[in-house]
Amino acid sequence: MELVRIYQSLQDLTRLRVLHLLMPGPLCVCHFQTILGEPQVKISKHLAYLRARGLVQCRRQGNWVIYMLPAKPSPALQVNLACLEKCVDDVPLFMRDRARLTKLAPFLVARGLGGCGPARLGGGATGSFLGRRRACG
Amino acid sequence: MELVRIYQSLQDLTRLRVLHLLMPGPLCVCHFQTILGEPQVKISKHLAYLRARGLVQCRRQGNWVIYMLPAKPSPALQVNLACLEKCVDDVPLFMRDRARLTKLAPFLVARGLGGCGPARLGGGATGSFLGRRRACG
DNA sequence: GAGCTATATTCTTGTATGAGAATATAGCTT
DNA sequence: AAGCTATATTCTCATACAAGAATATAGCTC
Repeated sequence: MELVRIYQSLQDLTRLRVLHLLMPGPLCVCHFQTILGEPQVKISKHLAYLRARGLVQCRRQGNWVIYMLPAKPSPALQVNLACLEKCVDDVPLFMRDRARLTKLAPFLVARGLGGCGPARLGGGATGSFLGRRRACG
Repeated sequence: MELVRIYQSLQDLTRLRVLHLLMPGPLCVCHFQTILGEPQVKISKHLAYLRARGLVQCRRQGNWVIYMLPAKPSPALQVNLACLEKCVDDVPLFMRDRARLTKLAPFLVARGLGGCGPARLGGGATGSFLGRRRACG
């Protein structure tokens, strides 16, 4: 049952944050680490979990791996992602994640991740907090 | 985080079926057993799980225990239940559950569970398959 | 209160998963 | 090829469940 697989994938906070960050567009692993502030293993394993269940896809780009939502999400997934976004709309933690995503805008563009709509808009900070922990390119 | 609790509750097929059956109105434990065709322990434990997490409430009525969705579900729960109903709308198993629920109509009315809208409508069978396994009153 | 019905809880076992440490791998750079 | 960066996998430990058997409890009926 696909629905069960979806709900299983949504039952972990880190994975919810990951999916939420993917809604505006693709993102590479190092960005997740930076934005979520979680250790590499944790991020990587949750991404693997989501990938194994078809909630995300990924492509390699040089040294980085870019994760994204499926090109054609199933109806159930689509509905549930929309639902997630609605539910999370006013939750501080998720808002903060998105804010941090926005700050990454310049970096995303520089890396050919222009697909990140919102990220491209946030003209603000020059990614000051990025690169503190990881070079990522 | 409430959302995580909700998704945890939704990650099991039996619980999904239970919640789906509760959408039209309250239902007592023996009805779940009849409709889902699952053993008593299993039903009881999943109901307890849902109750512990606030997804359902219950009230005792004589020998029976009636379960229902919360009177005032949180926004997140409301949205997710709506989402569940939408996702499940064309899944055979869930349709069958609802069909069986409809067949229970006469019994539900007889037990003061008139709150079950759809159940009251299904003027069809006289609950023939009910009572085969359990008297329930 | 004895017996019955409906439901809940306890106990046990097996499996999934989450986290972190350590290690492996892929692909770049020189 | 050597070294580096980014990411993935493996190993280990602890916890959360899921399921079923057995047992307990609540409330009815007589």
